[in-house]
Amino acid sequence: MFSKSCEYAIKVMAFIAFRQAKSKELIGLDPISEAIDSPKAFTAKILQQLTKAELLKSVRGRTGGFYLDQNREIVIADIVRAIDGSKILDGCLLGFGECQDENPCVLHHQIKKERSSLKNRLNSTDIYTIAKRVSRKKAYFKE
Amino acid sequence: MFSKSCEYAIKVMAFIAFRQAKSKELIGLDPISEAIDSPKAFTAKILQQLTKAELLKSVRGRTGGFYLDQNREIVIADIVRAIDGSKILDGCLLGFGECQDENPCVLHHQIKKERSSLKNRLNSTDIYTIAKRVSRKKAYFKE
DNA sequence: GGATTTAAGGATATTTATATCTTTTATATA
DNA sequence: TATATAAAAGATATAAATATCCTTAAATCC
Repeated sequence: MFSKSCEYAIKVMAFIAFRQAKSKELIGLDPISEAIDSPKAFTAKILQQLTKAELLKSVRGRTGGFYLDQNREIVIADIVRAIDGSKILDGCLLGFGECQDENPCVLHHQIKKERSSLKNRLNSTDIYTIAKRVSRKKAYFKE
Repeated sequence: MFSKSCEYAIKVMAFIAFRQAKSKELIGLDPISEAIDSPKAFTAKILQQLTKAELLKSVRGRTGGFYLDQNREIVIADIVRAIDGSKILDGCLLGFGECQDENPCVLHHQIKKERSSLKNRLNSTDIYTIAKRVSRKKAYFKE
């Protein structure tokens, strides 16, 4: 459903939120990719994308690393949109450019409700909530 | 969400169901790819996959073509499983091999209900129902 | 200022998905 | 039986996603 990049991105963001709840120190690439079990160089690229999309802040140089602007609420849908684009949430399942209630593809009406619930859920699930669940050992970043 | 192959496959199956409701004649590759607006050679490969998966029957040679065994109910989920595999419906969103209620990924519980509704819907939407909607001009194969 | 560390940026490699083309096999009909 | 037609099968081409590597820029510490 999501691209591999997007999977990593969600884990990255949730992990930084989790770590930041415990300590205000910046977090570097190494501990991040170790924690979420992702290839380091590739994860670096994803961190770059997230930073460009302003979902994440970064500081270069010694003692540098990544952190979240705590004032901003970030939901899973924000991350998905930044990495995979908005088509994955809003686009037609069968590839129509304009799949509306009039002129719909053969799945449009069948699956409308379910897609909308999914999208709403991703729009309402924020990374701090997830981070708390990890603290309580109710969810994990890797197997 | 679905691969391009799977998008075409869903349209192929729905179109054959639609055509077959009007006439019992076999349907060839050309009218199929024309009707669903898909690349011909690529569509041929997908027809092959669907035939191997026994979702579709084929006859070679002059007057050959494709048809559906009307006795069998086929749902969208069958097509998705045949083309994209079962991971897309049952696998972990974040790539865990075993993402269960215990040891869940950070999205597992958050999105469990919505994924399950989506899956149920795909499991209960059959291609003949879709074909009827097309007949009534309530859905289309191409834009 | 020089050495070290860390993210950013650019180039390249690998794999998978998408797509096309050619040859082979099966069937019908003249 | 020869010819035409249509799907199956195999080979190849192209594009996109995934992944790695190397160099550059920014910040800290000595």
